[in-house]
Amino acid sequence: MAKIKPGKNASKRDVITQKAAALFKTKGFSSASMRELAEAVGVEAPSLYNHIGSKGELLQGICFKVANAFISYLDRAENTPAGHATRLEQIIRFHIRMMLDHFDEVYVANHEWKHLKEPYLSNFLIQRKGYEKRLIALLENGIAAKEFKPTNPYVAVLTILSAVRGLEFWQQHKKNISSQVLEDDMVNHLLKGITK
Amino acid sequence: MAKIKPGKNASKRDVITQKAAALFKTKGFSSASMRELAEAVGVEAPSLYNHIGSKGELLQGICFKVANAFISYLDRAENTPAGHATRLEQIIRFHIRMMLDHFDEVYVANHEWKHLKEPYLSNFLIQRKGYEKRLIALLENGIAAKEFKPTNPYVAVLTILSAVRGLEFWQQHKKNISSQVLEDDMVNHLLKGITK
DNA sequence: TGCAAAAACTAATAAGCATTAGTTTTGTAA
DNA sequence: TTACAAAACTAATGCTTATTAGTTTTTGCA
Repeated sequence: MAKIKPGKNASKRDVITQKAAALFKTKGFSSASMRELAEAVGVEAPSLYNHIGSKGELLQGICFKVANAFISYLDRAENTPAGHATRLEQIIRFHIRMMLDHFDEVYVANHEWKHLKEPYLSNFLIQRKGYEKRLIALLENGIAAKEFKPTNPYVAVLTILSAVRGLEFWQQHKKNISSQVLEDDMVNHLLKGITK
Repeated sequence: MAKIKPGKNASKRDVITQKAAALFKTKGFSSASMRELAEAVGVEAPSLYNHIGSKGELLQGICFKVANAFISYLDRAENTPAGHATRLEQIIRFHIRMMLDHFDEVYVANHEWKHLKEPYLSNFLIQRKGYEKRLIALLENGIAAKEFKPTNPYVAVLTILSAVRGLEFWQQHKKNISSQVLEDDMVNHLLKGITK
């Protein structure tokens, strides 16, 4: 008589979640099957249900863990005594490091959130929107303080977030360039441009 | 006795492809069913096969049409007499307009290519890689000509392509900002930065 | 008006999917 | 060693999928 799920063995559940992130990343949530996930974990598919509730629950766990990480950092950054430009730079650097250090999960949160079921889908989008708005406010304040050029803050935030997100294509070149050069060059590009 | 597929009625086939692009964009290739596509077209699912070969063929059509558009423009841009900075600016503007004017198809090509079947998958990736390499060469030449700062060309190309790609999130704000402001501000940001 | 082809339809096939039920094995603590 | 629970297993359920076969309707031209 199994089928009780204690809070004890967070370990195995975490292994499954990590493997799920890798699988969802390479095959996409819908194309990834529980059979494949089970094989990656080294178990038969039904055995997974001794540790998790459902396939969708795995996606929820991944998406909201990532969302919380970004929001938490922004909370801290907003209460830091620093100029707007400095704060923006710190945030950009955090995004870059998240992309490099937690690639699978961030990728899945960025790409597969649309397969979240309600009410998680709405919740996720609200959180995203809120995050975006706070960044736009930072840009607006920076423009008002004449630390940034008088550009459209929506466009600037979009440009920055998108550029950083694009690090998902970085995998291949990891060998050739150190992540420090990458981080510094991208920050400089986004803040100061590339033309002389 | 139907089931012959002439080259005549390109029209209906194109309608199906366009609806498929919209559907693949919102639901993802794997989650989008032929039943749903048929409903969008106003027909029963099996009837689609009088006009197309398979679901995968639709994806191929979309992905390679987009790839060809970008490659064709780059061919032309490379043979234009202009400085490297000017050429880069033109290319960025073309990317932005493609995102805005052919949103569904570009989105699908950007997100769902991984569901292409071999040999199309390899082919697509080779084309992408080749395109990227030519852009990197443009950056390298611009840096050598001292038109660009001495930055890592890989990082610069990644930043630019990713930023432009991020216009997929633009849909919502379309009303508030003209696409001309968007295009100009983003080009300025990517070329000259935002800090004063 | 009549004929042939194009394109729609219904019905069926075969495969894959997430998940549940019920049973057996494994690991641990008394 | 015994007992109990955690976690594995096999088998089965019910649903959805893309696609094919075979048939009927629609369309356009002579």
